[in-house]
Amino acid sequence: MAQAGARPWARSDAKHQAIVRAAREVFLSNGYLGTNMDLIASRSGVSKQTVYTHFGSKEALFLEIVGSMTGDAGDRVHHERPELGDGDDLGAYLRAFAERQLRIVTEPELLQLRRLVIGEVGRFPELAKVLYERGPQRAIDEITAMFQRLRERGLLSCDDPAAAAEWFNWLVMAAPLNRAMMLGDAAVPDEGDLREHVAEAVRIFLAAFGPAPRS
Amino acid sequence: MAQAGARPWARSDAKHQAIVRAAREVFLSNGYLGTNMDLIASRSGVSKQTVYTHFGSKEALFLEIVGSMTGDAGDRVHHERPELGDGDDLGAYLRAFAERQLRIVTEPELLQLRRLVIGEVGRFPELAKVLYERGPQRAIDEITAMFQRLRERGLLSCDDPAAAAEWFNWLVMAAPLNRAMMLGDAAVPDEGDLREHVAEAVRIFLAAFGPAPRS
DNA sequence: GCCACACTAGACTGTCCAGTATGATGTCGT
DNA sequence: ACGACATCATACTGGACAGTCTAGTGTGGC
Repeated sequence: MAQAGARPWARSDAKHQAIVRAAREVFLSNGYLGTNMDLIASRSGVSKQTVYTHFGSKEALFLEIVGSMTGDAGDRVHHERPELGDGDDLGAYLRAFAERQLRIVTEPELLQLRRLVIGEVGRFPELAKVLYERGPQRAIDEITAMFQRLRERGLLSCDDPAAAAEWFNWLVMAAPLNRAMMLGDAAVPDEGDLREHVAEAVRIFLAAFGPAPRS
Repeated sequence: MAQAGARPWARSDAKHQAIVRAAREVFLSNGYLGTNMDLIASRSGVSKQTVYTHFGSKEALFLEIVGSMTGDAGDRVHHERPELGDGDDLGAYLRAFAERQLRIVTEPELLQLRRLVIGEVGRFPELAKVLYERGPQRAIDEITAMFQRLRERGLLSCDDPAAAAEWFNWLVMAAPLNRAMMLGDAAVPDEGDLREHVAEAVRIFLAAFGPAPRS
């Protein structure tokens, strides 16, 4: 988006990062309209003019920040995953996967990003689409690939792995995520609750899609 | 919250309603900070002063609007529900219930209310708590009561009807709701997709909690 | 030594907006 | 007819804030 050709900013990279960090904090806690560029400047220990030299406008800075955060978050979830070994337990494998995803998605910073983007759907619809694609959709795609392999090995009985992946994803995520969206970060389950929740989600999923013939 | 004692506003009730209607529209489409009191005044065909006579401040008006909308929405979902007859099909009964809930929750106005409140969690945390209680929590409580009766009749096998109710609720709601939150109202399933979605949600639920003994 | 450039502090412009003030008009009950 | 009150149009106050401007400082390369 920004003028990518001319950036002989070798020296200024530290300032650039400082602005990004400060903008992240301020936008996340105050929202787009509630954010004040003077505050970002002072929080990053930089003059206001420098902020405007690096990012042309409040809107450009906002888009940059949110865009990069959604990318980073997606990358952190996406990750080398072991294949299910021949003797391994399917339930345990799914639980480990789901616990990892859920732990990342319920990090306070990501929850707040989600709230921010949802609140700005009216003003920045593209942003929310990108967050959906790099968040839930990407997770579902990955689960789909995993389910395809499991199905070939006869460990899952589903006609449509993509649909099964979506059910799995929301079985795991929906309750904690929706509670946290509205009740605040304090409503995020602790490690024990998280494991219980995931275990039950996997049980339900396997009751409907497990290797036994479907009813 | 408002000074409830003195309101000899018989004459002014129409204006009061006009303000409420206009404020609803404007807050829903522009957000709290993006909303301008002059616009509300002109949209309701009322002078700005009158707005301030009826509602003391922007914040008070906002709280009133959002509070009343969450109440109304809850009431519309809560509703006389037939008991399951002795010869009736459990799946069909659950599907009818779920379709009704999902149709209401995915109305554009309610989706937008949800986005608004989520975006303002930082500024108005109480509002979001109230919306959660009168929305998802109230639905879950109702489903819990229903499941208790079903369990007594041997039609459901679950140790904890409240937990089962939460799973049921999110099986039905999660995918459409989360897609709609970020992808916009156009992503809401049409009537055909909605029925398919609900049918599959109920199938999954009954595979895990149906009358057959649990695995 | 000098140019180019990243940066700084702070003043300034223009605009938007919540909330108030003013002074007049209509309408009800008595 | 009169007083109480809801309402009106409009102007105003005070503060916030995006974005620009100015004038100057430090620092690297040549």
